[in-house]
Amino acid sequence: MFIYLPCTLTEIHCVQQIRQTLKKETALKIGIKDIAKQANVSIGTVDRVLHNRGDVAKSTREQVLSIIEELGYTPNLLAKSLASKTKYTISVLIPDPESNAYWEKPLAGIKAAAAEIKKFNFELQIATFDYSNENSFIEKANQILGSNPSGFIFAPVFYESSLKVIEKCDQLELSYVFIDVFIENCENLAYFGQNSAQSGYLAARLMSLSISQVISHIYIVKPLNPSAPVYHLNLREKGFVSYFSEENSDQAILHSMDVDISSPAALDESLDAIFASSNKPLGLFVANSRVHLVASYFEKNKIKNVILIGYDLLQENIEYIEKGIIQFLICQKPEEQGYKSVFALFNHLFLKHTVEKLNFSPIDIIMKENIEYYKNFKI
Amino acid sequence: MFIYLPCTLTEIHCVQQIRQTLKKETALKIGIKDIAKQANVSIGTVDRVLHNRGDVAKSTREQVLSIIEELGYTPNLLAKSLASKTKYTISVLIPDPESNAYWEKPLAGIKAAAAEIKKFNFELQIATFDYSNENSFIEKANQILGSNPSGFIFAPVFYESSLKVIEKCDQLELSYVFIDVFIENCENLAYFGQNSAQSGYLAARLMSLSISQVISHIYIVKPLNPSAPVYHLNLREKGFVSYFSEENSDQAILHSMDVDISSPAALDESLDAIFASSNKPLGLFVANSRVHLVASYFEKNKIKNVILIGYDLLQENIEYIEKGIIQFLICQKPEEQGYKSVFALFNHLFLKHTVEKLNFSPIDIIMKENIEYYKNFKI
DNA sequence: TAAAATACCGTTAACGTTAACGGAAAATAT
DNA sequence: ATATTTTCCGTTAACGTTAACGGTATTTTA
Repeated sequence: MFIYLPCTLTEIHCVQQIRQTLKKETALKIGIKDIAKQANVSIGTVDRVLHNRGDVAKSTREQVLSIIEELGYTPNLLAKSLASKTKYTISVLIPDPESNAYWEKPLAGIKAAAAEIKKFNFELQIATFDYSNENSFIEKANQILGSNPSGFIFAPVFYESSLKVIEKCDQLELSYVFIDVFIENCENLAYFGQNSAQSGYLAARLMSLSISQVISHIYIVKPLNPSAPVYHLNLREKGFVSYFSEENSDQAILHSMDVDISSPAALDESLDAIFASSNKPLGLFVANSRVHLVASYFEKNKIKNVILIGYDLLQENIEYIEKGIIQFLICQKPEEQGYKSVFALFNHLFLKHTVEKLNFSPIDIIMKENIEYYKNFKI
Repeated sequence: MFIYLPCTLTEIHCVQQIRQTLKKETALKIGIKDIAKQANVSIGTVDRVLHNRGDVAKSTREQVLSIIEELGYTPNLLAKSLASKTKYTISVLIPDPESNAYWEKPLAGIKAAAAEIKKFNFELQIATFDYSNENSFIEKANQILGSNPSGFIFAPVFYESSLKVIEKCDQLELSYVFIDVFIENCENLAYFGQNSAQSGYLAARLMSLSISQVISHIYIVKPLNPSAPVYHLNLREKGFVSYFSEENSDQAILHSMDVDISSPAALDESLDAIFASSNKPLGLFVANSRVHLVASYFEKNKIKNVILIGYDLLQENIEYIEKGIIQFLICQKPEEQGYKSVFALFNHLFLKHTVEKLNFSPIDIIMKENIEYYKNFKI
């Protein structure tokens, strides 16, 4: 997907030149042999200057370099991988999908990317940690750092521990990519994730569109596990709130509500309280993928005509969208985030391309009418 | 993107077996040599059975085949492409992007895919035709069919002519892929495009959400070039209409309107007529990418509070979304359609994988709040 | 000034596959 | 019986690159 072998105009022109000068009909693509011949050296020397392996006189080095430039040489990656003995290992450290279903998606993307670059001598090493256990993160990270990988993809959900990991990476000159969570002022190769505040803002816009009454009570629900880190939740809430303070401030009265989902009954109680109050909600914004828990409550209690907006294409959420209980899901291509994280390292380590540092996923709006085409992950 | 080289458990197991039996430490991956050794034949024979090149006794053939099966041999695609002398040519025939800006997008995807598979000896041959000139389509198609390509991607926008092209393809046993437009009951390898009716249905849902008054006049605008084929337009209209007949039939009064955009003044006149009438519109659904023409009218005439929904991420449309004049754009990943069309042929011709025949793109909903992340095409 | 070290460069065997070439054995024809 | 096919298979030179190995000159050291 990201492997470009551009054939520039210059290149084409030079191929034609070479064809004429060398009088060889087979010289369709410039190879290491062509530049060796042109420079009056052997392919060994060319390879030495290409890889800075030393043992070549400054003058010949420059000569070869200029011919490489002139002919617009690009290496044949197939031959390169075939002949090369260097192996690349990409280590991955993300929350365990068993305990947090969301992470199945980035993982799927990571694996898909890995399958593609396997033929270029790239190998994956996947480790997971417990989302509600900072020590497991530290432990696994240390294991990985000790194994001397070529590149490292991780979700820096624990701030302090992550800083230490980052410091170690910098020391080891190990390229690392942040996924999902972003930490500022780092030497990370890239970040792939979402713009949480903006997605909250968008959710608010959709909410605003969907509620018709002039003044409505809208609840922001934040389902969380007390021992797990909160990162996107607050940003999403912030974005949601900022919409209504900027755009339609007289339309909505906002209420924010934390719900501990480690105990099953807690959610029910909280929601009971809301629906029993005099401030009856016309809209609920659930700031993460646990929106299906709220939807389940809606179904059980036959609540209708309340707009429900949440996050992510989990199987449970898909079902509630199709039933019409959830109106909108915001989804930010988690598979793609994983996929692209791997390719960022591939581009950097193998192709020596520069990679974009900050990469936000599109904010997909999913509703009953278009969910069909988002259900199945296909890169 | 679609190149999978799965390493099954069986495969891993067998590698370990081979390691033990052959006592070779280097036997990490089963190659043609390994199966030659195991079958007591030469690599030439193995290659002959692998490619059905004949000249091999039935008994040895079966022997080799069973060992291939047993060891779970998968060819090394890099070495294959390096050594192979067979070149693949994929011909493409689509409307000229110069006359129809939409087609820049599929073309971009096609080129991106081509760049990726260039290293596997795949070459692209791109031809375009005039959207309002059926003969140009026929002419170019015949040229392509005469050039004996390995695969053919085209937009069958002219029905009758396309049928003839398809017949010719079937005769030549040439694999062909439909892009954008679908013709039923064909032997096409695949189709990549959009579900037009569903996108219209979705647009109607968005319209319904956005208009607040109980009874509203809504206009369906179909900007078209009289000499050019109409395909998606009517389906989108159909979907749009069907929503309001199914879901909120008492909310909207629908009006349909064809506009000839070959003369610049025609649109103005038609819109003037609408806005001067007693049935003032509260929503306009423009069924193709020319929605920017309507938006321009809105801007010029300072029309506010009328919901405008259209199609596709053309630069002009992007600007009107950002200005808040267009509320929604429906977009169906045209780049991806082009990209995937090429890869369908790659999968079929090179990898010998089976490919899905019917492929609809997701229906992306784009509004001011999320357009930022859809602007730039990145596969 | 001879010996040792260094700087520089060419040669070559891989990597896994393709496909042309040729040759031995078996089958058929004369 | 020999001559001629036919069947079947092994050998080998590519494909473009990597990287180890070894070999000249040239410079440095003793």
